[in-house]
Amino acid sequence: MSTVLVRFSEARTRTPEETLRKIERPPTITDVAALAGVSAGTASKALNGRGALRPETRQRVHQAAEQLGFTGNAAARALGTGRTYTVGMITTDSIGRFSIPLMMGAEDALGAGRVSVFLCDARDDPIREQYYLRTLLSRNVDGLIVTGRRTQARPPIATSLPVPVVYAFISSDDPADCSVVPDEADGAERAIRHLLSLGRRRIAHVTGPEHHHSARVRAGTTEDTLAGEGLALVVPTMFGEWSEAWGRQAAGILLSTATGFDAVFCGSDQIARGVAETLRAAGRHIPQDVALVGFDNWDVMVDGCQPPLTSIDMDLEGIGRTAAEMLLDAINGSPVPGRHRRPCRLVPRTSTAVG
Amino acid sequence: MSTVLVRFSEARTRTPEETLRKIERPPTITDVAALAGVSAGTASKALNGRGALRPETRQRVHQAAEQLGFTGNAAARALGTGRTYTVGMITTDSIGRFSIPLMMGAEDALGAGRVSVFLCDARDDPIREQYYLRTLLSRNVDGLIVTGRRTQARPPIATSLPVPVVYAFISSDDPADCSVVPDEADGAERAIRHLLSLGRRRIAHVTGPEHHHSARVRAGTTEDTLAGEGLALVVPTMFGEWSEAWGRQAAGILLSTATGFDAVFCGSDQIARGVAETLRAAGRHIPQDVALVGFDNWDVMVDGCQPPLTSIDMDLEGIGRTAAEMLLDAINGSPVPGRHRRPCRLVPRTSTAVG
DNA sequence: ATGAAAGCGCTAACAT
DNA sequence: ATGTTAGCGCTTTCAT
Repeated sequence: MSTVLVRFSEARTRTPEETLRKIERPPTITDVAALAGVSAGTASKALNGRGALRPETRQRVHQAAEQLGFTGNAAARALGTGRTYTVGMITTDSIGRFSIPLMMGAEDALGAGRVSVFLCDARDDPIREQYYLRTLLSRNVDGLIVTGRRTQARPPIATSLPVPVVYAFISSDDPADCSVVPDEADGAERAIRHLLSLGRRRIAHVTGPEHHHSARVRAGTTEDTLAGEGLALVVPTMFGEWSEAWGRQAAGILLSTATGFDAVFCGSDQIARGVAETLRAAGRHIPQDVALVGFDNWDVMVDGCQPPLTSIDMDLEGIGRTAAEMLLDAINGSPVPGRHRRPCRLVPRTSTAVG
Repeated sequence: MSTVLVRFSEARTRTPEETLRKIERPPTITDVAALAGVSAGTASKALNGRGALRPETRQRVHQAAEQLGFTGNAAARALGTGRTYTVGMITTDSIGRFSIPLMMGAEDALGAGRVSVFLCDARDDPIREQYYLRTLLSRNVDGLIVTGRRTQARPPIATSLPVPVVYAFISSDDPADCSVVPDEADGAERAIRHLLSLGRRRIAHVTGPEHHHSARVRAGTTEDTLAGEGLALVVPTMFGEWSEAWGRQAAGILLSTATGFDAVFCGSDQIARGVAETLRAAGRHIPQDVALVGFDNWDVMVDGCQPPLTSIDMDLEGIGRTAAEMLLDAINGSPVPGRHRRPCRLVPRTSTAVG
């Protein structure tokens, strides 16, 4: 009889020796309850601030938990409540320059909400994407953030998911989905208005491939904004690639063209840097002869450029943070569907400094 | 009576209508078992390839699982088995250029092992680090990967953890801990031997801050390797910062020094790029007059550089992958303690092209 | 070869 | 105000 009792007790709590070797078995709420001299249910209430407990009891339980270094078993909690305090973040493209600040922003907002993030890199592979999606769902994530490199709308990652999804930077082509994207048109407009405010009127635009959504949007707005002032680009938008090499090449073309120009707005900082290099080599002074504005505000590029480059910042970290906050809202029952455009910011540097 | 029976059945399986709305409740193993006409225990064995089952039964269960899109509840599995098939990845510094390939490599190896990754960015803040550590432990991760930007050894993230830890890129200063690090000395030696093989004998070395571990290691090996050939740097190692600006400045100093030089080994690609720019502006031809080698093999820098830059690649992705594999080994009971140095690779480009 | 039952740690109804 | 109990979904003995 007494043997049976001892056995039972061992199964519910643990001996002091066992408690010391907490490496072997982390403390459970039953251990905490035993130490505080209450039941497991009461301990749970105390720890979660629920139920009606004597303050003194609550205190005692917290103390016991502290003493034991109790953190709770997430799996057990999840199993009971159905909530895991976990979200999945899928980068459809590889983790890269754009994904990082997005992820950092999201991770920041989620971490503050005591939510952990599963990281998945789908490498632009639909198979991997679906694999990760299933994995995340079987892990009962409370929600999903989908990010990627291209701003172009993409098909939804799935239809009728059991959890909310927010797209960050990229957007779903279903307008009912929640997407947080940079307002690239706003960015382009800011760049042009900035150049106009400096008195520049003979502006060129060098950007990425015409088939690229961002390049088209930025170019379109550039032309429209100028047209709104009764102006036009000195030469039609120069589409090419997102590289310094193209920037150099484009600047060469501009220089050899008879048309004069006093400013270049570039679709990326890399392009701008290439342009700067070639212009300087040709003896043009920046910003005196030619003012230069880039896009992305990528630190190594804007700082490495000579002179330091004025650029458009899409606030990727803010987009990631906003997306995460919207996801938390959706998880808590207040979804904010639709595509949310966030304004850009112009960061002035020497390449457009007056004088 | 019959009512009671129906209720019971509803609680265990579900009606066809419910099964269709799998958005509301994902299929459980009980559903699968019911559909296959077996018990939950049998279904579990079939799905996990355990126990002694008739092949036909196994087949039937798998089919049912397939049909229902059964993925299993990770929390429930974890609660029972104690294994979560998750690991935590903590970047001690912010997620940045170095962390990305490390994380990608690790994520790649872990994903292949059906293990999911919790991402944590501790932002160089010990408080955050400990917070994340506790969070991860309460989530019962099976192991931890600790990464960071600096290669210098750091104190262990904790003593006597209940799960294995592998340090990637950074290393623990406890030699018993498992760390996977780049062999920076190897990298520096490769750079110097490459320059020597081109017949260069008047070599300069421009690098980052002297207090920085990587800068010191690379400089030390540079000098030792030359000394081994009876040579010395044309001027003492030039310590500065990890920036293009310092590269430009250092090149200026080199040019104004009476001493001639026919090669520069730089501690980073950014520095090398700055050096290249100033040398070219001064009319020195690369590689004819001066051969140039960088460090990091950072795509945007080596490609943007004129001419394209020969560089040392630390294979960060490989380090991340190796670290993850070692962690999986440790989780499976075969730890490989100690600091593991991985060789670097020289990637030749135009900046050291012969002729 | 298969089923029944216990239990992982926690929370939430329900008792007291 | 606190204790008791019943599950959450799965795995794993132990019966049969």
